[in-house]
Amino acid sequence: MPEPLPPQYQPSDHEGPIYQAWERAGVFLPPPRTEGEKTFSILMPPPNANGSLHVGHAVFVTLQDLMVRYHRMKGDATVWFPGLDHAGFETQVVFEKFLEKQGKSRFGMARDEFYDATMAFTKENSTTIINQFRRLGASADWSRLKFTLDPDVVDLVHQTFVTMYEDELAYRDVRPVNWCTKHQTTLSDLETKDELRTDPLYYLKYGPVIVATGRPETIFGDVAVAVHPDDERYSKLVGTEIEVDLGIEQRSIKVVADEMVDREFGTGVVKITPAHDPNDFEVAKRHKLPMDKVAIDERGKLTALTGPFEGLKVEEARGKVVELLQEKGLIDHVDDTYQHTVKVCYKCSRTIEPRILPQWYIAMNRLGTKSGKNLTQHALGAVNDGRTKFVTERFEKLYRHWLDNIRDWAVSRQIVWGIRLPVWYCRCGQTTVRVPTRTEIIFLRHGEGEHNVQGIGNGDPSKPYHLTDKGKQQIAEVVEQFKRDGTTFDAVYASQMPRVQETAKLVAESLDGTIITDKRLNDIVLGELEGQPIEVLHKQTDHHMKSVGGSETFQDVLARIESFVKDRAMDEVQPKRILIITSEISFWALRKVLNPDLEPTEMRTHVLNGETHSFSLGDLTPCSSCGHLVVERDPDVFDTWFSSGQWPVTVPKTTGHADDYERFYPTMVMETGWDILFFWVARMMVFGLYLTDEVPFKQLYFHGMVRDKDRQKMSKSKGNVMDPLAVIDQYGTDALRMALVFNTSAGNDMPIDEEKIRGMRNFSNKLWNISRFILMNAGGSVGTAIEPQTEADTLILTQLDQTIEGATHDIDTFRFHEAAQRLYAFVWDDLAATYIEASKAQLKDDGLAESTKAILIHVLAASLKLLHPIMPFVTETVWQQLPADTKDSPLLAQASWPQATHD
RNA sequence: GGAUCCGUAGCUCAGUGGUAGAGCGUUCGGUUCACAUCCGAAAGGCCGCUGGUCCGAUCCCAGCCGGAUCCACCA
Repeated sequence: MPEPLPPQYQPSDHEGPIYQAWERAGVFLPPPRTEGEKTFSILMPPPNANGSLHVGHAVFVTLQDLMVRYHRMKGDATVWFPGLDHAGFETQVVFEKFLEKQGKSRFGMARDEFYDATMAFTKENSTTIINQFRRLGASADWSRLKFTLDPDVVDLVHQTFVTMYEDELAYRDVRPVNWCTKHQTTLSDLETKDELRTDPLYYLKYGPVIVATGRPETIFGDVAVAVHPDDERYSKLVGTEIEVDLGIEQRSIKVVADEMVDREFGTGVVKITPAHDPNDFEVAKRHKLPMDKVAIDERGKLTALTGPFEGLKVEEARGKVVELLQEKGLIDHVDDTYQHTVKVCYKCSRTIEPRILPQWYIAMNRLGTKSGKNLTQHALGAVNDGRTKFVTERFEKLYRHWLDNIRDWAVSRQIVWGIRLPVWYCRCGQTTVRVPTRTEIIFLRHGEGEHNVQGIGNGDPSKPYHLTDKGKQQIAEVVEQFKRDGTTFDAVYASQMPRVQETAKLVAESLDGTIITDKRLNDIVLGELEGQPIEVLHKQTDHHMKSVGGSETFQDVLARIESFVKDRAMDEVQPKRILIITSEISFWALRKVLNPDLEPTEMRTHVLNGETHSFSLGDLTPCSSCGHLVVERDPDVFDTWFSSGQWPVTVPKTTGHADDYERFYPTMVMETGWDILFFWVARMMVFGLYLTDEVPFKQLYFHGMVRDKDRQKMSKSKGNVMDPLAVIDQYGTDALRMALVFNTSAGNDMPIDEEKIRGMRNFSNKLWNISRFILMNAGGSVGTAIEPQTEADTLILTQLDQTIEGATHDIDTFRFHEAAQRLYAFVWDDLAATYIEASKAQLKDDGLAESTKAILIHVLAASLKLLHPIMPFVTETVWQQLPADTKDSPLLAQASWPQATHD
């Protein structure tokens, strides 16, 4: 007889060990591939790697885990791909706040320094959040975890952009963009929100007319006024130039006629400020007006164009400008009741300043010149013909409506944290878009040579200056260091110089590499100066800046090195790390190639024999037109959704399992919140279809947002957030999961409060005590067949069958809350309240006891199975207590989904 | 200006073309050998309003009222 269970279920005693048991048994890994297998794959919406667990994560983990566990039990080849998102702008905003608290700013940091700091911050958060997901019971295959900044993922993202560029779907254009003056970056249309405001509308005396404006401080950027073509009031002015008083200057500006003007608004005259208003920009474009009058800079401060107002922030300037205009009698009157919406940054709520800037865009509504694909039409088509289905259908309408009205997507961001654009601008005017090489060069200066000891120059490879003993020793030490660090090389390049060849041989012997001799790495040719003391050489040639007696100049060496580097940057098969062994002057040239702005004096840093340095070639590329190496790489990074939008394609291609893509793409279900329908879901459809001609997922399921009990959105500032970990500590993961499933129907927001979770904790305990009763009364090994003998027996078995069928159907049709409610009712009402009560008498009846025991165990086992996808921990814990011969698998997580019997 | 959703028990929400459901709350009663994180019982609803389709509408349709949300370049 097993020990009776304690009278109360203590989740914290069991959850950790149970989860470990699953991981140890490899429960979460998909089975080996078999012929004709039925697969089930889900991609986890990658959580931002910048924060900790919130209840929204708990919702999606619960629902996805439910599906995954269900399909695993049904015997499908199941995999749940987990991931983490670098969440570019979001993370940078979080991290900048963190820096601010330490009195730092990203604008005072070098790009690399800031990037590395953010990476460290992100990595730290990543491990935390993954472990928190484990506590939620997530049965994801963690061995397949991917991060959006993994190099192989980045390669694919770059490749997509290159493909789109060649297809003329990615293009650069100069046009007004949404600019946040705090974060100093462009934002997409989705990253701004509207604020309703009441602001004064100023009616300005403007030469012969009166114009209405809400932004008098932009007056210095005015280049014209516009009226409606049919407006007779102003028809005689159209085409003329008028003299206007701007307070600080007189300006002569054009009067143009344009349909954009609303005759009813204000006076029917609009002043045109192309640099600071998208509409005005369009007008200026149509009428070929100048666009270069910029009154506000990237920090939201007025420029020199505004004379005395230079340096003032927009808000301050507005009042001061109004004062000036007032003094000069230029304000006709002011309307204080003017209501309008203002675009603000969705993160910091500062007013968006439109600016005219070059940015990269994705053309949403154009035919690719190579692919012949139209991004929007494909994304709509796949939904129209049912290749992807929506649960619930209402989101399909929103999806359509959004795509029907979409504009081109600005994808470049002026931030650091993210995937940098693979774009270079050559001085010849050419733009090169190419997947950057990941080749890394390790430079090694040869060991001490005999000429070094003598202090003379040697540039002729036929002269026999060999490595000294000390030189050999230096190289031996370098090799040791490589070995200690586990550094290996895909190729070793060496110049022809004997000391270099000897060095290379020593390295290659120990590291098992092939030496490729390349004379472009040779020392500088000295001509008549061969063998002269170093000081003499430098003096006569002015540090190799001029040629003396047939000697090479530094420029000659530079050209050789540049040519060598260009080949490496173009390598078809891209080695990850190559070693080049050469001499000091090549090192200088290498630095200059990678950083052309270096002055000769900065460039000529001394390098010791046997010293190493590493260089990354990723930031340069050969120009696709003139062939020169280009280092002017676009500093911008991609909108984070540009990479996450490709997630369903990139993940299965980069897990390290060659057939994952073939087996598991398209994924079966995408489960996510409706709040990212446009940001993410629509873009995954766009990219999936563009890249693979297949939909990225066959089913879309949207869950609602979790609200507090007063239907308020949870937010830190309101202080009404629920910490899932605190809930788990107190009530157990299963209670949280059951409460979340129980209270959600697709697409609808769900209010959750502690009462509901407590109720489900009670349910876990109920299940526990049902098990306790059954194990105490029927816990021994039971071999009896299921033979209903009483009405109660028949009833419970019928109810069980109905529950199995119902729950299976509910889950298959994404009605998870109905499954939960059905199971809750079955376990509590049918099993506990009715059958167990009836069984108490039956167990005392010798004629009925054995069959009753068998039925109790049978119903319990089936109930555990049915509840396992929702409440994995308590069910598995009890399962471990069941007699072995009642189980089809030692772990419930690997047991089979029950089938209705139908006698 | 366009679009979408919601209105069902005191609260929060499910649900269905045929006699209305759950959780929590409320009231009353229970120290029985699985569980007081429990057990038993009860009260509580013109399913927003008005029309239409139908043998029949809480459900389908139209309009209205009330609430929420999303999208959109009005100086």
